[in-house]
Amino acid sequence: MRIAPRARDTDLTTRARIRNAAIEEFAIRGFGASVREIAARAGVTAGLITHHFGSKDNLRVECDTEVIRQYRAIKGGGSAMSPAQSMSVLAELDEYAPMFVYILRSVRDGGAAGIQFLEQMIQEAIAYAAEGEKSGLVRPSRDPEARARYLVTSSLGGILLQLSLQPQLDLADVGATVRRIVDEITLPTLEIYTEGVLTDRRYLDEYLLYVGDPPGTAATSSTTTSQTMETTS
Amino acid sequence: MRIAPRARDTDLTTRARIRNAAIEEFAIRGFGASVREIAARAGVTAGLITHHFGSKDNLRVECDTEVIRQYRAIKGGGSAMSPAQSMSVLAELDEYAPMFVYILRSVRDGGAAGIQFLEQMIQEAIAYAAEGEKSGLVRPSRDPEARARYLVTSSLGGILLQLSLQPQLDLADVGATVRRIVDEITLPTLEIYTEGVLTDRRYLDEYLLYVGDPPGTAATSSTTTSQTMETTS
DNA sequence: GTCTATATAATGATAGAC
DNA sequence: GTCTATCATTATATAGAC
Repeated sequence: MRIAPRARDTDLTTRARIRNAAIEEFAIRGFGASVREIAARAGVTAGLITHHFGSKDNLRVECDTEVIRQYRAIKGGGSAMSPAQSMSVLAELDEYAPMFVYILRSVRDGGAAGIQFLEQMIQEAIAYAAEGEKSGLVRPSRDPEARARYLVTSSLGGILLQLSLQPQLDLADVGATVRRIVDEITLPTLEIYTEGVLTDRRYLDEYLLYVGDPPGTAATSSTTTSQTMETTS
Repeated sequence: MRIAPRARDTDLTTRARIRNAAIEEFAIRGFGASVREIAARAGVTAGLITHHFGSKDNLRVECDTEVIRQYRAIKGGGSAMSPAQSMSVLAELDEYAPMFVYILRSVRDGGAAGIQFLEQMIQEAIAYAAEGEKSGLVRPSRDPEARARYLVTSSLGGILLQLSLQPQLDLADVGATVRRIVDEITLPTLEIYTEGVLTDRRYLDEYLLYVGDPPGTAATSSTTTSQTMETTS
């Protein structure tokens, strides 16, 4: 009688083991990782990988879809979150560290998985802001989609940038690193989100005049300008 | 009689021409560009590059220092600017497009030139915020250095992220692309910087209580408590 | 200083034995 | 299904002719 050590080592087909090894190797070494390194991690030879997947590019495609599938499975049940919240949650799950780092790398390189991930985060942010707006916690924007896009790209991009300053990304401590980065940006983020940075409305109003939008309108510029927004003290 | 075509083609030593060709090639193709490609662009052979620079890594180092030198020469005379302003200014100068893209790539990959560039932008942002605070245009922060770091990394990281979504970066239109991205984020940026995102102070105050900082104080908490200062170069 | 020719290593992919 | 052996390509770097 045999005791199953870990599901990933025995229950899976060789194809799946190779694919998982590839995701790990791509996460650790980047997408320049060689098929020989992947083969070594999977405990097979390089030739077998070509036999199963045809080419490295094709293997990469299958890794993309698997990683997106895992991400959707995790996010499926949960409610909408801010970008930083999402990152923190993902970083907590050490089991999914390869998937998480794979996605980060893919976002950084403009890969297919990264683009899907980014667009999904933007959609989540739009929904999150709409909910918050309804409950009165989030201010209305003159262009909610542009604001959501801006918030996601700057949050995610900022974290990615600080991660790239780390000399080497180890899968074992990527969670701790992301948590540390998020910790460090929490105060300035909250400050800016609640109080802003500028003291008066001069620059915003000048811009609105410049693009032909009367200052003080918080509705989307394309539709009828309805509500006027009160200036904060 | 001979007409000098361009200064870079005749006035410079072969070493300098190779170095400039390398900067262009690294900007266009990324740092994976081969020495043969660089040699072709410089109009020499690959062997000559090794003869002059010893190794590709060493050539890279010299490109780094040259690019940082150019950046400092440009920024030397000007006054302090916000990150987005700096990016726009740099993107305007088509002559310096190779340097600009080289720096962006280096920032994205955590290269030496990128780290220096980033740290310099952070120092500029600290000075810019301090000036603005004195003139009453910028709100004080509880941790000015953390805020400056946050603003620079999120602005620059966000632009980098959106650039990486571009399928290919052409040196010829990188200026236009950056300008388009900056245009698209101007409204949400101004909105957030002047009005914030959240409607009440709940989250900020809760956080301040959590970290033991009494709410309502906008004085710096960094002088006594917080983190070590980054090395400036 | 500059080039040609070559050494050496690593890559993705193929062919065929078992 | 899996492996061994090999090919073809490309990379950096070296040696030596001119």
